Amino acid sequence: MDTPHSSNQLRQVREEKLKKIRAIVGEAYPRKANTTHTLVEFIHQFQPLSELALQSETKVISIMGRVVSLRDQGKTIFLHLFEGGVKVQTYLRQDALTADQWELMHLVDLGDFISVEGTLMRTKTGELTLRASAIYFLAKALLPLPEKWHGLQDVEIRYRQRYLDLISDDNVFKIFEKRSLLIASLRTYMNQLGYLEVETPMMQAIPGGATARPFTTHHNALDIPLYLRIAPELFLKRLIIGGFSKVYEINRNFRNEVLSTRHNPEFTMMESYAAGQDLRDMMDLLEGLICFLAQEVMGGLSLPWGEILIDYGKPFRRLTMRDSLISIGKLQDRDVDSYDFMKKYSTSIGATNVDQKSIGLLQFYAFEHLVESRLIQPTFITDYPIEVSPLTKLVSGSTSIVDRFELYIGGMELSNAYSELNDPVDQKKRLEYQTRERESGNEEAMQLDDEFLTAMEHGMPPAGGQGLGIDRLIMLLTNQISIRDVILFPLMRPIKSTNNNEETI
RNA sequence: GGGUCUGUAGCUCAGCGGUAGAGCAGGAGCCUUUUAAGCUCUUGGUCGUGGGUUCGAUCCCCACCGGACCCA
Repeated sequence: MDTPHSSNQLRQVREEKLKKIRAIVGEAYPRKANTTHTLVEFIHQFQPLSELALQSETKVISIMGRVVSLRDQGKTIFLHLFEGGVKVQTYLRQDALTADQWELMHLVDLGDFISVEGTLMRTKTGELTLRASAIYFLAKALLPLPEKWHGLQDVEIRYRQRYLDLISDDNVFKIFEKRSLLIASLRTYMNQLGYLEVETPMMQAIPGGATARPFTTHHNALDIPLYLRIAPELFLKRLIIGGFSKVYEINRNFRNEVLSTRHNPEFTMMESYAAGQDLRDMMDLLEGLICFLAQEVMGGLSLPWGEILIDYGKPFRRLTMRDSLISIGKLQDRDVDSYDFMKKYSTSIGATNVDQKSIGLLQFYAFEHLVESRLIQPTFITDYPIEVSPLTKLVSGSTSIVDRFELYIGGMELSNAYSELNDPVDQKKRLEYQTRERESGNEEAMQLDDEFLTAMEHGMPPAGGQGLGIDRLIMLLTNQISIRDVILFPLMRPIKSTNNNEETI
């Protein structure tokens, strides 16, 4: 990156100060800060205390943090330390510090780390404050912080240099704290239901379990191509075959598709399988889980999503895909079942090769076009066409509709669940159909995985399975419209190096 | 891939045919309860990149490179 001249000037000033700091204290980047409290602990412990109680606290308190504001009044200085998403004010008086410490203090810039030792007080305005009896220098920042009042507005820098975003925006900090709490609570919930957390391969020789384009990589010693997984499904099922009754995995999946406010190429999914269960049990699981997270972590079942409120109370609405075309898509009852009408309609919304597609597939296209974005309140959509569901049991009595649901909230697909197909002969047929699809140019169709089929042939119990998009769930619960605001480091195009000509050759 | 918007000081933003301005940050001072502290003075810019139009371009036109949002 270019370093403009004036930026260099700012840096040079700080480097000069660094030299002077070294002259006073020797080590400008000491090994350790001796603190008695983190800032969060400090606030938690002392904020509730009265002025009198604060004054009678005789122990010396020591805290550290990044200096994020500094008000120099001559013989006194007020500054705020930042750490853990909170700020604590400290009050420094020349007459309470050594001459060296006072001089040191004047070499401190916004962004530097210091620790402050002292006693407790409240200011005239009542703010809990540490009155310094000593200060220690911990680390110099050579680059300045973003502007203190408007904060960091450049979205690109917010994502590329998230640390600056976290320093300058309390809300951003809180969202990522919530994300962590939500995931911890999710684990608690699943564990209490008797699910075991497992880890299955992220690098797979045949990427299966979903319809999506994979990322490719290469293993040098084996000299084979490997793919970053698009789903853990086929491995989790092997564990059900191996005798685990309930398993879940929460980790990243990778799909080589476009970036948008709802898509990041690597995203976190919680996928779970339970032996002996079916689709209805998966509905119960998700309703219970999402309801629990909303209530326990976010503090209520009715949470804002933009201008509206989403009600996470049980039960969620349930609709077949066909019925949703009528009640939400506003198609006529008789048209939905008319092959001719659906062919015409699908063509009008951009579908191709409609003559080769079943009415179920055409309904699926219409659903994606007409209904998906309008499913704002939590809704289970059921009854999907077999062609797009190669791993799902048929609805009993049907030859074309499978026992699958997708959960929609806020117009986004949150989860996908099946009564898992466990008939190995049927499974083989379905994957062979996918192979033909693939050969005719559908890059997203699934590949045949013989080792998975062999596992199925050893016998798999009936099972319910589901995958829940964690990033999107966090978006909804924390009311963030862009997935990039709930992923700490969303994928960004790399910055082109200015002195590297290789890319242009 | 298409559309709309956007790129000016370290940060946040004005300016929009006559070679650049504010606030914050930075620098030099004053100030012993401030909190966007205050007051005085002050440094800082190849106005994303490359072409074109023009006597003259940060401004108009074109292309390219980033970024945001919407649509597919």
